Amino acid sequence: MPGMKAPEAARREQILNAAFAVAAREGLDGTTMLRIAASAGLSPGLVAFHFKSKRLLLLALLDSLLASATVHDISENIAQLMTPTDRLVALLRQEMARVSSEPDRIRLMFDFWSAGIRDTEIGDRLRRQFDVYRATFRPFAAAVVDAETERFAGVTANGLAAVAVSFIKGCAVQSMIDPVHFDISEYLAAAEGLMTQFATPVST
Amino acid sequence: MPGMKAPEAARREQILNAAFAVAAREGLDGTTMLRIAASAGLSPGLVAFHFKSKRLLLLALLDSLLASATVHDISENIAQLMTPTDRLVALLRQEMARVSSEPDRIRLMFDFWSAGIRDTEIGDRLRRQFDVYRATFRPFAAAVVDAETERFAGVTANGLAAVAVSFIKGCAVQSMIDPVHFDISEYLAAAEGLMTQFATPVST
DNA sequence: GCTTGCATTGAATGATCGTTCAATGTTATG
DNA sequence: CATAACATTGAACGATCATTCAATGCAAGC
Repeated sequence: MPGMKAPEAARREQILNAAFAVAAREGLDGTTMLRIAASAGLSPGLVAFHFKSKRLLLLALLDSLLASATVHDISENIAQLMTPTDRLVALLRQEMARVSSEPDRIRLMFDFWSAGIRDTEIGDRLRRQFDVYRATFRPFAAAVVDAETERFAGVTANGLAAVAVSFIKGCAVQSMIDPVHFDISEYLAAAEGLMTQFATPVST
Repeated sequence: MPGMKAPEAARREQILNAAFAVAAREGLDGTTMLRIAASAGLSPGLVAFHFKSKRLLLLALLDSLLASATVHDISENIAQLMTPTDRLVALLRQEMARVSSEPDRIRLMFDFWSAGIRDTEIGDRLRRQFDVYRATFRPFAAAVVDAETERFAGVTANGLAAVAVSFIKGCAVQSMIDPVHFDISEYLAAAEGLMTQFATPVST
């Protein structure tokens, strides 16, 4: 039964939601126009009508994925921590927790990482988001470096931020492929040990 | 012209080489039986004849990829370094250099990581290799932890090894997607700063 | 109520893929 | 040389895909 109109934006969002559902279930290359249409309860032709092509649909899906992934507000309890190192470690903890709490989203992001290697437009978007993500870490890293100039003599804020981001991404890889052996607390304890100066000899 | 026989093993290797070439050029889901056959200069039927199915061919490709990636012998100049920390840092440097010196191989590995999320057999092989890889880091991490028990009070050898591996994998992600912004020396300086106790106050 | 604009449908199209298989040529065995 | 075993070919098949499009129905303007 043709007809049954819906406002443009709502239809697009409905289709994108269906696309995400399919992509989460079947992976990115199992995400076909036919399956998306079936998942949305629409005809294949309509999906192609609202997004001009499959390619544009996937780019829109990536955009919506990145838009909801980049925000990751720094909660105020992090900002209130005392030392710069504590704040950076807390940020690491938050991001690791996020990575393992949204497996569907991260899995899909992973597929896009892989696709971004050969697809220029996907790669461009990912590079932009990588920059933004690292920029979020930068002030935290800078505070750490500034606080302990001796210990981090040859370390730049950019370098430390890059290391932190690489660590998070590595955790994402690990938690996606081998979630069973991915022990957040052990990872964090080791990372914290690397960041923290001398384990408090204050002791009991 | 049918006929023109070749020994079984050589044919399989020839086909696998062609498959790698195609996969490096087109990505994993652009790797089709037809393209592999064309790249090898063989008929499509023959490719299916030697590997029973595309799936088995790709699994064989993954095996050959992992076999040549796991070895990564620890060069003797690493073993001869003085402090445990120096050795671990040197190992990190070697692996980072390897990651960015074999982009084709790493890119393909990346595709398999992505595929391994949904494909059980691929995932199993990757998990096994992850274990092996982390195990290579373990003795180095253990030596570091043992050497400075105070500083790494709450840190286990496993945890430190896992952090090192995650860092490497994160570097792989970064170097694949954004090779331009991937500055090995800056990364390494920051990582070394994290590992090294107190920048030498010996000074000049 | 009629008409115009457009969202929607579902089938058709052409391309590509993995797999199969009868025919064909090669090598080894006797 | 004759024959058996088998590697190899290339075409064919069925499935699936993205895309297109004429037909259809809905809603708004008049």
